[in-house]
Amino acid sequence: MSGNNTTMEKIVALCKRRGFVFQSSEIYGGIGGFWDYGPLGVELKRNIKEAWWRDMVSGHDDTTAPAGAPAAYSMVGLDTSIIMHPQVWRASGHYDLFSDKFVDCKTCKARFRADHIHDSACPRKPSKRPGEHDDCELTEPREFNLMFKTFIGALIDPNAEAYLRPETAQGIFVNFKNVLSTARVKVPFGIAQIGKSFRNEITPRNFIFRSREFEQMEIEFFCSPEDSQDWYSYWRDKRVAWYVSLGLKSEKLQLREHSPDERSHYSCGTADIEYAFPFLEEGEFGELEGVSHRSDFDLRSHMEGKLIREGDELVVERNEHGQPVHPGSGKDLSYFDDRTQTKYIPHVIEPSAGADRTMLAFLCEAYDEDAIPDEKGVKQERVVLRLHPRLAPIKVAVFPLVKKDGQPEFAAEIYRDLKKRWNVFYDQKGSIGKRYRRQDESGTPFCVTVDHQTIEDGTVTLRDRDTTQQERVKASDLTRIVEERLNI
RNA sequence: GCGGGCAUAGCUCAGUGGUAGAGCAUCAGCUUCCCAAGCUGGGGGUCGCGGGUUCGAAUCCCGCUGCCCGCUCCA
Repeated sequence: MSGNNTTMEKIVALCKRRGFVFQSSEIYGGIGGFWDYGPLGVELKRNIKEAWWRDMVSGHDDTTAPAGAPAAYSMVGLDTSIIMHPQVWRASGHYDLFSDKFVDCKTCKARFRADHIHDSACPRKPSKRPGEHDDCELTEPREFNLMFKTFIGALIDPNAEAYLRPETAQGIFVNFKNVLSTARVKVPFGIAQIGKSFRNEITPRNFIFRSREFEQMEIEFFCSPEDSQDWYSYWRDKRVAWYVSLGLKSEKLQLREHSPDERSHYSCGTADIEYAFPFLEEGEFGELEGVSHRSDFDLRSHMEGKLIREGDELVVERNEHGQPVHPGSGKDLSYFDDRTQTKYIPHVIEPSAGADRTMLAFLCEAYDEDAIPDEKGVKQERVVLRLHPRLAPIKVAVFPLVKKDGQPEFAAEIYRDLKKRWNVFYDQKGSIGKRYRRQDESGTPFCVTVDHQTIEDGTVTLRDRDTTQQERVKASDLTRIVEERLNI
């Protein structure tokens, strides 16, 4: 349903106008790559996260295999700390991967990795290396670190360096044994987590699509190596279906399987769930979620140390003395399977979603402009957010048609009654048409209006956001009717 | 990080060296009308931030920050 003329400017303007998203620290001039969620935005984002948690974790049936699943499985949750032991990031590979030294050439504006400068070519004279041409003006090697650095303890001590997590996943892996020994789960099972992550992006851009502080919704699903490919397929399809179920129905949503050479060195299968955001070129898509088959890479890393690929195998990276460059914990994270009487390191399927990106996609998909007739029958343009009822920040708005004859009192009573169940908004300011429009822009599925007839027979009008059609229902039936219509 | 463009009220913008403006939005009152833009009145801006030139700067100059576009980057 989303209009073709949905533009990023319109989305950003709506987000600010209606209080979905503000620039962080705006009164001080703003700070790049950080965003604040306003009164409606926080409700929308919470609804997304709660839908995810409900659908993936708390509402999951451990006792039967869902359609398409190889077997029944358990799901549990975690909420781990943002700052972890620095060794976590060394063993996981993030430390080496996320920090690099770069040299810039001030003349030709090119950038080279400091450790690759000897096999790089000068862009102005490819036969020479950077720095060898007379005009070259190279900077000293400068460190780029995509991980936010901080210090543990009040004293600024280089030995107490720590990092804000660049992903939530590692908190799950390092707790694998804790969960196994306390939650009475057996492989296959999944651990879910929602939380903030931080990356010092070089170029944060495109509104909340790429920011330096963002929120992830991640599942690490542990299974035996034998059926890992089946589980990979299961999660890939299940996650796409989730987006569709909440309204991403258009051709703008796609699943894209990575080619083997595109995958990370540890992965034996990766698919991106992508959305054609308005800021992208025609035919381009932006990642909402990556579903990755990570084999036993993560658990092995935290056992043995940082792994690198050597031929077809992953081996511990060692220094000249044969010691691991970044040692693991040394703890045994393998699993003993009672049924098969075998011991193995579980393989991991990781569906990793960005909550902020998902919210942006839902907003883009829901944004629509149509025309409805005004009091004189002339078509007037209308902006409406056709959000799925589960995601709508406000479920029902209640209005008195006029501010007299007991209508505000009657409406307030309905408001208080519905408020027991849902987030409901009361408004008596401005013309009735204007109040409908405000709710249309906020994505509110239903408006209830108290009018003259209400005082006589206790009926109200119930207006549908998408059709603008009204029907007259008993005020006493509202909770039941709204519950049916919301279907949540 | 590099190059280009932009920055005045919540929004869209006018104002090019001489007391900061309009429309919309918002708020109060009137109107009581079922799909925005009726009437009256009110509030709201150290003109992104800092420095400089000038008797005087939103306006000219320099630096910074933010946003947009293109590179770069995107585990």
